[in-house]
Parts: sequence; C-alpha cells; structure tokens
Amino acid sequence: MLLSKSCVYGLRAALYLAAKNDGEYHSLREMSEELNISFHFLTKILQQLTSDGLMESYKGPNGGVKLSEKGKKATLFDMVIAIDGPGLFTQCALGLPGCGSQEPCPLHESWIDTRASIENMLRRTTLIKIAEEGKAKHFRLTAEGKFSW
Amino acid sequence: MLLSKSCVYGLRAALYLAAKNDGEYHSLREMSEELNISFHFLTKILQQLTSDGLMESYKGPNGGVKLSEKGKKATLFDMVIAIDGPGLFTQCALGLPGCGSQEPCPLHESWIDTRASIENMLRRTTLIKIAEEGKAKHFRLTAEGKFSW
DNA sequence: TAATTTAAAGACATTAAACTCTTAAATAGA
DNA sequence: TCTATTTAAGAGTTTAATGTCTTTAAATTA
Repeated sequence: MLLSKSCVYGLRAALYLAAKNDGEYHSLREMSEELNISFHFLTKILQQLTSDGLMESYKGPNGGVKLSEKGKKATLFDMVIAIDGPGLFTQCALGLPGCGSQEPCPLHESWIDTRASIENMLRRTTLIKIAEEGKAKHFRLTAEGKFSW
Repeated sequence: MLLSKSCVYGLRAALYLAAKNDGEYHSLREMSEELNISFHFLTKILQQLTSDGLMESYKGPNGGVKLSEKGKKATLFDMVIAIDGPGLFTQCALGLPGCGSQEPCPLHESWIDTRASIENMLRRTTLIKIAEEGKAKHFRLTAEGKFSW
C-alpha cells in the first residue's frame, strides 16, 4: 500500500478534526468510535501528531485533541511526512540507495515523474479545504459511512 | 514503500533476465550474487513468477530460469500484479472498502487520477524494452553498480 | 549407476508493523 | 480534597513481511 495504516488512521482523524474545526477538543474515545479505529492505536498516532505540532491536546474532563494552527494549514503531504516520513518522496522505486540522475536505475526517469504526481496530489489542498468539500458533498470517512461530519 | 521488497527483487531479477534474453537458463545462484539478493529469498520469489508463467525454470546442471514468451511481453505492471497483487491499482487511498464514485472518500477523485498515473507508468513498456535501454545507457540494477548487463 | 548440480517445497527464524493493555500524570468538578 | 475523566508513556502481544535453512526431486555427467 501507498500509505501505512498508521498514516491512514492519522489522516482520517485529522479530517475529522478539520471538519469540526470548532476550536473544541475532541476526545480520542469519541474519535475512535466515530471512525472505527482502535482507541489505543489511535492514541499512539495522535500523540505523534501532537508532538509534531500538527495537533494540540488537553488532558482531563472535556479534554481531547484539536488541530493546531499549524495543523489547520497542513496538507495531506505534511501529514504523510509526519507519520510515514519522507521515504515515498525520496526513495528509488527499486530501493537502490544513491539512485539519482547521476547514476539512475532503469526506472528512475519514469519514477520521479510519477513520484512528483503523487506528491502534487498530496500537496494540492489543506486538510481544512478537503474537510469542507467532504461536508458539502457528503463524502465518507468510514467503511460503513457511519461518520456524518 | 510503493512496492514490496519481494516485488522489487522480482523486478530486478526479471530485468536481469530481460537483459540477457539469450534463451539460456540462468541459475539463481548467479543471479543472487550479481544482484546482491539473498539466494533463498530470490528462489521463493522466482518460484512464484515461474508458477505464474512469467518465467520458465529447468532443474539440474546448467539449469536455472529464463523469461517465458509471456514474460518477454510482460510489463512492470504485470510483474507487480504477479507479486504484490492488484491492491495498489484498486484500493482506496484511505483503505475504505467499497470506496468508489458511488460513495467516494474525500480523496477518491484525486487518488484515482494519481493511481492511474502510477499504473500508466508501469504499463508503458515491456521488461525487454527497459532492459535494452538499461544496456544502452548503463543504468544500474544494484546498489554498488556491480551488475554490468 | 553414482555423483553432482540445480530448482522446488516446506519448515523455521527474524523483524517491523499493527494492535492491546496497564500505569502515570494532568485537569475538572463535586 | 476526592473522584472521575482524559491524554501520555511505555511495555507487551500478534501478525505479516522478510529472510534462512534443510530436505526432496529432477536433470546432467561421468
């Protein structure tokens, strides 16, 4: 798969928060139930995004997480970098270290174009914009269409 | 990563054979040494490609594997399908089962285009064509540039 | 026929990703 | 201050991918 499960879960949670975008903290329990993601696993992922500054968290009753200012400006690309790291956008398609225009592998030229188109797609818009569109068009964020923005 | 390691190893081995393309069987020992791939692991992968009809094998002295007629016509796409399966070309970017134009996720429209560009890149040419170009331009197939077509 | 070379098959081991559980720390409200 | 709620942190488990080893079967050569 293109993105790890951690990354996909992180994206879905971020889109959830972007759709709310009400300045409130939303609890991980609520999010894990709405999005059908394991509570503890989601916790791990969002901890990482919080320590990366894409989200802010608050403990105690009515605590939870919300998008930080940085998170509100973030694109899908920023999220993927935060969770999966930059490998997808830097590595050789054949996994050869040092592959580049100097010493290309047979796929190099084709791959850098394709890789760029993946990156462009992920950079195109912010989480907030995607969530707006999701709300307007009733896109879905779970297998069962459970979540209702 | 876009492709599994098994897939990358299989591709490199297939390009090796495509570069030879001499009708001879090449032993897995030779290939694993030239390409710096674990012998036993490579064996597993090529067994799969042989049972898929992309390669032909022959036991005994001077035995080994070579591209079948089907393999000579195969593209990178065919190889990826054989090893990693069709998931990359069919699945939702967010992993939502049943995501499609009927009930799209927020990334659906962007993703199907990107996905198609990956597929097109992999379908563009045959292994043989890529190997020809590799020979002509001295592209590399190993980390160290060991293999010399 | 016997010895050698090679792939096939399957068992086994290691590693990394995915997932779970428990305890600690912070906060709120009674 | 006490209790409940919530995230943080870290340890542990499971599963799938990756990698290794051994045995078997097929073919060649002598």
